[in-house]
Amino acid sequence: MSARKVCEITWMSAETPDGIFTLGYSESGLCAVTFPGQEGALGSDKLASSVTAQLKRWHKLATAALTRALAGKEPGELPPLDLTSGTTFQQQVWRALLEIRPGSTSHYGRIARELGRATACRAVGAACGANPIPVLVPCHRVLAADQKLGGFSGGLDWKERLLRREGSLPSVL
DNA sequence: CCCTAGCGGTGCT
DNA sequence: AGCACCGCTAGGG
Repeated sequence: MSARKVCEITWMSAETPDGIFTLGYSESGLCAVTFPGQEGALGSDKLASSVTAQLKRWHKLATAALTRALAGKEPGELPPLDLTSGTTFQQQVWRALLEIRPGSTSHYGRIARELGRATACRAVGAACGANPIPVLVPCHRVLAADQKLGGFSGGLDWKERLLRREGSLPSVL
């Protein structure tokens, strides 16, 4: 019987001015971000002894980037992102989100068109909702076509707060 | 304003 | 294979 590698995630806390976020790392990079108080049922923590130097470096980068992003600024250098938990389509959407700079926004239908899936706006919304790395993968910059907020799995108050800090709150609210 | 039909991807049976 | 979700959209009353 051959060994089977189950995706192992190391969870670490990141203190920011907005509270303590929980960040998850696979062996290939940052793979999860949860808002303060929204940790839900995470896998068991890994012991501190198994935290490698590389992991510490990633976490330092991610924490700094997260803090800048929360302030509405460019995140700067990121650790490698592990988006492989998603389907091909979801990964395409998440990659597209990374192209949206702070201070600008897009909408679900537009992203669908960019991906050559003009009628898949609804699927784009679903993929945004499945984004495992909110804030750093800026799904909050995707609005509905009528400039309304659309949804946000982390809670619409977060979406609104993030957009306001980036100066992107739609006027039609 | 509200309502509806139509849309694509995903996960569970 | 079928089905019920979903962070949607365009069109019409």
